[in-house]
Amino acid sequence: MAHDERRLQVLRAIVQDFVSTNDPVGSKALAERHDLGVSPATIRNDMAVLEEQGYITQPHTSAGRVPTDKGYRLFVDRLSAVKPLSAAERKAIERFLDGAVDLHDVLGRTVRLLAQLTSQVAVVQYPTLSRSAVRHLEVVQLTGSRLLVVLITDTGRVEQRIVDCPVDVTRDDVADLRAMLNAAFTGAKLADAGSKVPDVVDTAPPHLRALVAAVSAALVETLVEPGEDRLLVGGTANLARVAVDPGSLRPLLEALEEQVVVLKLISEVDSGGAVLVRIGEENAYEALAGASVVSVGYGSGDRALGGLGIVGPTRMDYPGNMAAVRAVARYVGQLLAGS
Amino acid sequence: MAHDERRLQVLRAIVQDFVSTNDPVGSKALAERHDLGVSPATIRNDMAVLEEQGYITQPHTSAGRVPTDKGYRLFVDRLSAVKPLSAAERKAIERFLDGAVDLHDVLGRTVRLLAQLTSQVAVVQYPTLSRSAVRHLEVVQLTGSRLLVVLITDTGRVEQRIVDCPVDVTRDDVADLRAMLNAAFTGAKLADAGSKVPDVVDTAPPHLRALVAAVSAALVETLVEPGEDRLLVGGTANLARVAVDPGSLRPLLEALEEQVVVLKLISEVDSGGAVLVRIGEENAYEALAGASVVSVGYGSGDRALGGLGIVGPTRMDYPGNMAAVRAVARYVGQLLAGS
DNA sequence: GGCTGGCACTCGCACGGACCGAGTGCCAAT
DNA sequence: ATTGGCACTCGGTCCGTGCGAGTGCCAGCC
Repeated sequence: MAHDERRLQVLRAIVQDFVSTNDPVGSKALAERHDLGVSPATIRNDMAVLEEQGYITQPHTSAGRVPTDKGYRLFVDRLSAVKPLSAAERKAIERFLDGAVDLHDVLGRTVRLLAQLTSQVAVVQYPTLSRSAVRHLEVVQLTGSRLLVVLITDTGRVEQRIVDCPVDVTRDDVADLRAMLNAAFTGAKLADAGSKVPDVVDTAPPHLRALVAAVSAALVETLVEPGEDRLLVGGTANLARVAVDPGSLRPLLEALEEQVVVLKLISEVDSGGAVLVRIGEENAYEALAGASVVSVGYGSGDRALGGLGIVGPTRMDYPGNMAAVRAVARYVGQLLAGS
Repeated sequence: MAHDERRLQVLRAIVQDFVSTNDPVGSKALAERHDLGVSPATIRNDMAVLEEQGYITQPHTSAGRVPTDKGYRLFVDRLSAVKPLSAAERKAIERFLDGAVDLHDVLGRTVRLLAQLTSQVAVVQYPTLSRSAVRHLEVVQLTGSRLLVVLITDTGRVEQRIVDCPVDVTRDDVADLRAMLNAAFTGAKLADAGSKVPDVVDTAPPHLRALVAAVSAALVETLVEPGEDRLLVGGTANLARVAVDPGSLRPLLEALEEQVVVLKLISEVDSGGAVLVRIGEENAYEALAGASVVSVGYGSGDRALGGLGIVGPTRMDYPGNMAAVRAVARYVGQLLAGS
């Protein structure tokens, strides 16, 4: 029916207007600003249906309509076209990200860039260790029995871990240890590192066995766990721009500091490289009930390294933000592939 | 005169009451809550004098008095006793910081701890590189002409830097380079590293000279600059707790993300180890006009490594926060000395 | 049957006046 | 110098009112 089609146009118009003005939008304003070819009265009928179906709602009786989470969902899924970035924006991304000197710098720039492009809070996950491979291991003796183990991955990430050994070790022991570890682990995917530990310990000369076991264990522990817990957040000042009530941003700020919660959201990315949008209640976290998360995985080639995205109010420019997130992720993926 | 003495008592009482209630404090309430031994009328006279001297002010005619920056300053300098931490708090600090596995972890815990103890925004500067010494240098080849240089300091900090070489290098070259760099720089204070570069380049075999020069230059650059620009921030959610107007926290959040500004404040610490308090306008940064910064240097022994502190509204519990900042700094100093 | 113009109705909100009470400054008394 | 008394100021709150945006419904029209 032609009616359904027009109702969707009405919904799209409501979302667009509400996003840009932040005012509940009424039938008259809609008829004026969009040429839907029908009168306000007709639009009212459509709106009544849309409301009954749960796509829009009115904050109070004598106000206009506001999209619900469900309404935004339909908009994102079926009503919005990908908004390509302008040439200037592409240029800005390139200019901004080139010239980074190391991984930390790349990600730092990424998060600032994303925050600026979208005017939202930006979040970038450090490349997940378990999907990278070992480039090099370094062992440094701090004191007699304390060793610092440094792991360098092929994504340019550097992890460190202090290991307390049961006994004092000599300088030669350290050199041996370094050689053995590198022989065993270099080139291995971190995810497989755990399974190699028994081998390494077995082939070690007896007097080093305890040492190798301790260090390997610490290494595996480092790889598996904190690899997940590093997150860069930027643009929190953008939160203060939209909110009227400071109490409402507190839970959000807390969630962002908590990291765990956000990390879960960001790291659950689609393997196909599609941009994922979670709207309001879909997040299933109390603190994020009024917020939407737009995220995507980044990586080089077919290897996913991590996720990045933005967090903002459900009332956001989805097409624009999705485009920005996707573009930045692509560029970061290329950049990391090149290093 | 006895008057002066009592007037100071009145000021102290005003600060204390205002900090705990957030309401402008009037003469009657003051007389009730503190036994100053005089009547409200007398207190009013004292308040009039204090106001004339610029220590307090009234937001509007029929309201109580509020301390000015100058009033807080006097309070901090002359009217407040250091408030020792409770045994439980000391215990909590210990429990919280022990068990950290690396530098990043130590500082991460520190910032969370400080934010929790003070209910303010906490800030911790990474140990300044130039005051540390080189423990070890590692060179890893990423591609034919790209090298990753990793620097490990005796404070447990790990710095990395990617260097693009003018020409391809061989595996042997990398090994030579590593040996030479370590021979030259290990044990050197980073601040002195720059002056050693010419020596190193001179003693290098001719075919490696360009390479050594490039890497050394990158190294020195890494040491001098980004050593200053790393900052950990935590507890921003505490900001939302106090503010009524979200517009007022925006500049603060921006300043915190900017890092540079806050870093300046935090790193300008007293060499004697005293806690530094900057109140409101004393900060000389627009965004921090309504905020106070409590900071102190931390370090092991006589070596200052960096600064840490808190940022909060001028209306804060100075004695408590100063005590917390000092205690945490001491403990972190000890912890880093031990590693 | 669907669209449209008209119309009565509902509310949220902004505005303005009245009231209240906390707090002050001054003054005369001690 | 301190104190009790007192008139005064003024911000905050509480209502009552009017306004306007927006709606739902209905009868008429294409």
